[in-house]
Amino acid sequence: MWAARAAPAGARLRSPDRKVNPMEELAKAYDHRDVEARWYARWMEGGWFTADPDSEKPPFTIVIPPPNVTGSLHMGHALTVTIQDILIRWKRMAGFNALWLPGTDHAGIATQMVVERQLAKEGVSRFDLGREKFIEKVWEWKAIYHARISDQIKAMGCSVDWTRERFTMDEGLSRAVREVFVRLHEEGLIYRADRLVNWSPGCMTVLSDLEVEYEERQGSLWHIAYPVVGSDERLVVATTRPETLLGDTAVAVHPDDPRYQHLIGGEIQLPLTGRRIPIIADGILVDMAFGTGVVKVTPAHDFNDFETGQRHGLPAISVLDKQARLNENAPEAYRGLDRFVARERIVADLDAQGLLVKIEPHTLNIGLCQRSGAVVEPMLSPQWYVKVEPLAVPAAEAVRSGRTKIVPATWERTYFHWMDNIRDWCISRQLWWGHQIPAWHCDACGEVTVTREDPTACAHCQSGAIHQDEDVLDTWFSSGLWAFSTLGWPDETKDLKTFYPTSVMETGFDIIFFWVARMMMMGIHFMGEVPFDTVFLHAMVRDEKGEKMSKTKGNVIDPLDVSKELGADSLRMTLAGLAGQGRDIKLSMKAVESSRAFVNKIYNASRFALLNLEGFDPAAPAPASLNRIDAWILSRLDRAVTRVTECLEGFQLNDAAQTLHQFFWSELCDWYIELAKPLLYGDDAEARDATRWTLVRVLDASLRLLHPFIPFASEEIWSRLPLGGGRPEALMVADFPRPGDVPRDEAAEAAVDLLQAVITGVRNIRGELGIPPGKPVRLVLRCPDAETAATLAAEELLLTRLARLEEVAFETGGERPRGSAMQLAGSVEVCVPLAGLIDFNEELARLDKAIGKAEKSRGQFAAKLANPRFVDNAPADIVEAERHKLAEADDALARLQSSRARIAELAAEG
RNA sequence: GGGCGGGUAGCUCAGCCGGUAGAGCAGCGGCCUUACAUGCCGCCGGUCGCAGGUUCGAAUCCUGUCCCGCCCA
Repeated sequence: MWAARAAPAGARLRSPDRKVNPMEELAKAYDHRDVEARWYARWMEGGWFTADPDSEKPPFTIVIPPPNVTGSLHMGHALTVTIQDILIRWKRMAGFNALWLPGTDHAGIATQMVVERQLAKEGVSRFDLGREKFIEKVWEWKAIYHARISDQIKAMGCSVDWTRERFTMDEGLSRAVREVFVRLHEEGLIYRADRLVNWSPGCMTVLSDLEVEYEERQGSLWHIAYPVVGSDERLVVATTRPETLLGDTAVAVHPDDPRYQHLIGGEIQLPLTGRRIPIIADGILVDMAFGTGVVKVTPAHDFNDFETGQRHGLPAISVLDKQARLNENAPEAYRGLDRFVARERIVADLDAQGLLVKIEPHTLNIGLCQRSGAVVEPMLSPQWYVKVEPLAVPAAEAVRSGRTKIVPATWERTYFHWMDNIRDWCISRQLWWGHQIPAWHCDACGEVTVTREDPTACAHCQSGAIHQDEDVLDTWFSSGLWAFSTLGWPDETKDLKTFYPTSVMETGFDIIFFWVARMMMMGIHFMGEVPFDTVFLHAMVRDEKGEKMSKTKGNVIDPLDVSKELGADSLRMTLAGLAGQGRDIKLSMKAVESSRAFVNKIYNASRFALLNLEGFDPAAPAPASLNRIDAWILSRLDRAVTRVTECLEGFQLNDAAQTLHQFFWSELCDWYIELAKPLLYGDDAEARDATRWTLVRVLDASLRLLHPFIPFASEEIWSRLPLGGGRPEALMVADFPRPGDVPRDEAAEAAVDLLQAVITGVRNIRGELGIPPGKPVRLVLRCPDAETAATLAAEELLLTRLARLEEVAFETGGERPRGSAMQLAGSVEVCVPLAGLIDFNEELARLDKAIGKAEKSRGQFAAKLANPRFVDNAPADIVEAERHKLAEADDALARLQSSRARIAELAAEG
């Protein structure tokens, strides 16, 4: 039994086993306020969050998805840390060397933007401060929010190993970033190229493909006439971006389009510019059916046009600057104008010249900057790239072969689709906050030097005139290393050896590409092994209406507020209960309140126990024999332990939470404690002691099971349980219950099932007939056989108390008592004589309802069995089961009908 | 255009390797029963989006279709 395992060798008795003192005042309701901070401090003091690289235990590792230091944690973070803490605490209790490594992310663009915004309020721009001063400001910001995030993580009860905390811009992690950059560069997987990129005029930096979000918007399709040189003809192009006309370097038609055959190879006069550009034929760019079948080609401002330009050797003329204003390549009249202002001006000018043919409404997908919301501008610029395909192939293979499992598996398809269609990753950003790119440009020869140590001279021409690349790396470049850089890489540390590959990567599905995929690629490439055994992806937390929480909508629920008000445990239990495997989680305060009620229930059940344990000796041996009720609850406990364990193994935290709720509330509180009361209050000392023993065991095990979910309350309550001298120092380091710790007892389960059915039957009769709960009734149980009668008779005391009886008789034959209400408990007739209690007509109505139900189900079985194809084709055991059900239904119906007939007679007599 | 998820009781969801539809909350009725009114007891409530198909049997498998949402192009 686990009671023996509860005393590991060397465990000191740190928390004194309180003498059970019934006089000790226990508040009527659980109050989390004075509990949570105290226990967190105690856990820290115990050093129990700290993993030991020398431990003999099997490792279980989770690295936290590092929250951005932009601000405080939201509900999504609360969900993440709840799930992870449940897994970690469970594994720690189950005998693993559990490491949960915390940390934060510098979040380049996001953090730089919030700090810039803050400075803007003071009327200062980052350029006013200069790079160095500005970065100092960001570090100040980081310090504030890092502290806030740490407090929030503590408030949630997270058992993270603070001794191993990391930040993506730590010295160690920066060294990892540098090593990776240099190595990939040496391997030819990092290169620099001048291409069309996604430029965010809002953030003044280039973005990767992933950082662009598309949104459908209403726009227009402008039809513009381009005069053909040496002819009266005009070619009408349809465009969504008339302002880029100034950068057109060709007009394209489809090579097979009969309308324009004669013009291919000719030229048009580009309006407003005085330039002449060729008319080309391109079957890839042009869709004959769309618009006019003529397309303007602007290689410097459109991705498709860029490729067309490459195919035809067209020049690329950029007409926009970094703030998306018209530049010196545009005619003077438009220079300096914002792109959207210029658009209006150009359209007006074309109209004035009679070149605007028409304007059609048109919906288009527009690319927006994830951070600033600015419309992304395709822009020609030199940037650094990672050649991803060689990294992606093994990363996809690792999941295909099952070395890394994705849970829920449905996300595998998404992962494969992205990996199999991957494009090179633009990793440079025109920011100041981040890892500056370790590349030095030579002013003399123009070559680039990339080295592990800062160079003093160009590696190509030895010139000393070199300067470091101004740009920094994409934040995800450093987060992509998180699974191993946090463990000490590139050094071959003990931590790395012990804890890599990590066990579970738990995060939101929204960053599967940004982060999970990149960690897979980097982990496999640099460690030679997958970074995690399992990727566990959770849903997005939304408000109760299913809307995304956002500050502007004002529907944000702050986890810190909730945990302060209702307790971190309540929030955790709620989130765990909602952590199903769907896409959305709708969180409401009502749900958290009901979790609080659950926590309070646990507290009160324990309080009940404590108030009834006067003189209980925790060191007393287990009772020689258990009564049926005790055997039953232990058996049910074992089922709960088994189920919870299965659910946790399968990452079904919601099912685990539900099982706990169901077991604790519906079985332990609603039945066991109620059944135990007569024994605890009774005169039979032996029975009383056995029940006390069982009550303490079951509570102990329940709290262990519950601990990963509600660490604070479980720890607090458990600390008050009288468990004897060998108890572990704290619940968090106690053993997690194991299936088989306590015996199954199917006979006891069957007996208690019957007992419950009988009690429920009496209650049902009371409720439906309006017999007051306080009014004791007589009960006659008509049993099918002597054994059943004996089983029930053995529990006469419990039956009498729970059903509130004044008298009970157990019969195996004879007549049903005259004028009694009847309800079936299996094959037992639960009869309550009604003489003087109520009008028979009420019982008549009640029986009619029951008969109706019985007939309906009898009908279903009968119809099934009347179908020869069912009887012939269905498996024999199924047919047999149906026959049995039909027989039972027939029996029940007959009893109900005969009961009805008797009552009807009596009702008629009045 | 491609892919994915969801549509089950008033609400939130479970059930979906086929065999009389479940839970919590809400609602209704009754209880201050010596742990808990953040509670206890009882009850009411569903043509499982729609249409076909497979099968003795479909919420569950297949096809089509309609809504809602997400991702990718």
